[in-house]
Amino acid sequence: MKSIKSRTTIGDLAAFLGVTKSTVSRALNDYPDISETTRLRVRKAASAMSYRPLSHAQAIKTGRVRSIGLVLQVSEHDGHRPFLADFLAGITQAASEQDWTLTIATAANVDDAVRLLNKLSEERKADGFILPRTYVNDLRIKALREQLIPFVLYGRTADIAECSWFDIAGEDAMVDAVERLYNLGHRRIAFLPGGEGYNYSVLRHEGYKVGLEKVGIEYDDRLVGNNAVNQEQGRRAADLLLHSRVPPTAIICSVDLAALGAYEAIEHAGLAVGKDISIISYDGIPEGAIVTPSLSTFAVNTRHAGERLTDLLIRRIRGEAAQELRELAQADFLDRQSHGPRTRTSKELAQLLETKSNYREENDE
Amino acid sequence: MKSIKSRTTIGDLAAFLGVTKSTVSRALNDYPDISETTRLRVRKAASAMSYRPLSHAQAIKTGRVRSIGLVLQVSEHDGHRPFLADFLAGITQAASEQDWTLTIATAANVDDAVRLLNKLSEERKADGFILPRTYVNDLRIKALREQLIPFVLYGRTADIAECSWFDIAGEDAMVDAVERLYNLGHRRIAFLPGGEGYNYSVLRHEGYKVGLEKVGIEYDDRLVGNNAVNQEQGRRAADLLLHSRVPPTAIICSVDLAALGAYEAIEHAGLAVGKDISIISYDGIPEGAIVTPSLSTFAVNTRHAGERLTDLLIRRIRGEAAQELRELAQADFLDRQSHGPRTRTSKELAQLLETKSNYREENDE
DNA sequence: AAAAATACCGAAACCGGTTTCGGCAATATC
DNA sequence: GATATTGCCGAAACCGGTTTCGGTATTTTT
Repeated sequence: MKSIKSRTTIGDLAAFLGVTKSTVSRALNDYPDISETTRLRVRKAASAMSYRPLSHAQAIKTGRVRSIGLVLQVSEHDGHRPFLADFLAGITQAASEQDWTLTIATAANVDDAVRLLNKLSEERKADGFILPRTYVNDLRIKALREQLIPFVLYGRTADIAECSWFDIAGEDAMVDAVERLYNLGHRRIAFLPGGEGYNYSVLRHEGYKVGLEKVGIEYDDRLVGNNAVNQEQGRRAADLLLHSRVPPTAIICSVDLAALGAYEAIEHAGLAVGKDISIISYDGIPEGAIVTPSLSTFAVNTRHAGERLTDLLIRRIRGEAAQELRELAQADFLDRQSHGPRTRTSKELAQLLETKSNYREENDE
Repeated sequence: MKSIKSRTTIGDLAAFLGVTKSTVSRALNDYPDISETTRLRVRKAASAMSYRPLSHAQAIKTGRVRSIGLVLQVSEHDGHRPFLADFLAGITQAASEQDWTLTIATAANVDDAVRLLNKLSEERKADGFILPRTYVNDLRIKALREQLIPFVLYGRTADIAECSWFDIAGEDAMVDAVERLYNLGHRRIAFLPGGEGYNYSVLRHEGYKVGLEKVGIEYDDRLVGNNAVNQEQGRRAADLLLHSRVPPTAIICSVDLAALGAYEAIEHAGLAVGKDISIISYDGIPEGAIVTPSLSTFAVNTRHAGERLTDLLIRRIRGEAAQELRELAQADFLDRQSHGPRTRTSKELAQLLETKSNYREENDE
């Protein structure tokens, strides 16, 4: 497999045209000191001989490989997995428009991610990185900042100084969710936070609080469930809320998968999602469309996120100031069947649950 | 962003050690003509000064960038999307074990894919490619073969000469499915083919035929539905089968998403999946676990596929013969709730459907 | 018409590695 | 003891581009 076909080099092209390599290079790179006629002549010959410069040969002098890096953490909870294809499509499309490519690696955890980021940038497999799923306190950011490696965050973080980022305003979505439920008559609205340590989780929790304040409901710790990022955790967290003294008539979930878990808890309690208890969630995973009732949720346009992140990163690498490269977008509410008017008060729910629970204790295992 | 921190070059290292660059290079690359003592001395100094060679600087002489390429087609049907994360994890893990990376791009269609494959290999962004989702007649293969670019197929193809590949034996799964259904009493077993033009589709269809032959059922065109690769197509194809003169008591689907569509058709006809009509499918998408009844299907270990493909490709690039680099694995049957003993004959089903259909015509829209 | 500026391109250095070639010293062979 | 071999490493070429520097011919300025 050694003779991958002898490619035409810049030397071949120069020899054919009777000029020097430097002329060819400058002609192809639009240097101002090349006449229009020779520029065209070179261009034509280049495409005729199907010449294309080796990216790594260019990189050795320019220092740029024209590749953006992405390190995915696969072991963590999988809420965003369904979006991966869209995310990659967004990134690669935006990248290829500027003739860049995407280099990806997968890590098992944060330390591994930091290690890979360092390695990839030291070997110069990428000129900069997109950091998905930011933490409140993000070691990856620290590492890249120290090494002066360009990066852009998908999400925000506690210490945002000198960072460029793109994010969806999950906090606004949560405010909206509270208001919608309030307008449907709900007064006891619970909240299931997302993954601990993640910045989005803090923001959505904040949004929940702001929403309550806006509609004039006092924040109540007992209505905030445990962190839940997958179905099992969602089920357990919702179960606890349901069997508290004053159960909620609506639950806002930070993550769709947790909402699907809440479905289980509610159904297992003999109640109906969307009738007895309303649910509004966030993410927009495809499963939300096929479950019954379909899940009311705030959907994220992940492909668009990928596109914007890529554009921001390339501009960052080209030297624009990090402070100028920040964008915030909104999630789209999918108005489906898992939420509706309040049908019962919290007290009625509690009694109903008591009855059903006793019934179950007699007949269950 | 220009001063990405002045890295230590091989020259720095050589100067520090009082040897030449060539000695350093050979020491780090385990050349036999370097004494053990200097090899260790160089190694130690290298890690002390945290020296890491620039991959593109190496590439210029070696001709290898140590990167494998993957061009994804995102516009096509999404059956394999959920697996993408696993697939990438498998590839990148196997790649990083050998100190390689993954470069990916996304294409809108086959022609675009061919264009990207050519471009990526001409710019030498990748040393070889993994081609996912092979077609019976695959233009990508043709192009890469002509250019003598190393590649490995995920799947097989009509003209398999000089190709190395990894695949799951979907045909064996289909044989197994037929036998399982036959043993449960089913005699009219329908089949929904997958995407037209894809090689897996032909193989699974072939397997269906072989299965029928094994249990002694004659192949019947009328039991083969239209190609279906998503929910909507699955619904329509199943609907047609159900309302034929002699409806099947079981349906084998080439693709899970089509099976979910068949669920809709069956339920809409007033029948119960797993009781009135059995379904066995193929893929193992996560939705299959949450639908009711849960989907009996043959699951593919996509992560493992990624690992194997990567290993094969790297060996191919290093010069091993394509014929030696071929592997076939088996899918795992997930024995769930969507199939069971035959409860009705085809005739009974037909009558039942007739009744319900009349009833619906009166009450529906 | 002489001087200065401009347009254009060649020569050569350079980027950071790898690899070939050759030389010297130490060891092995006869 | 002379020669051949081996072990080890330096010198320099090389990979395929980019970029700096400088020079010539032409045009503009005075």
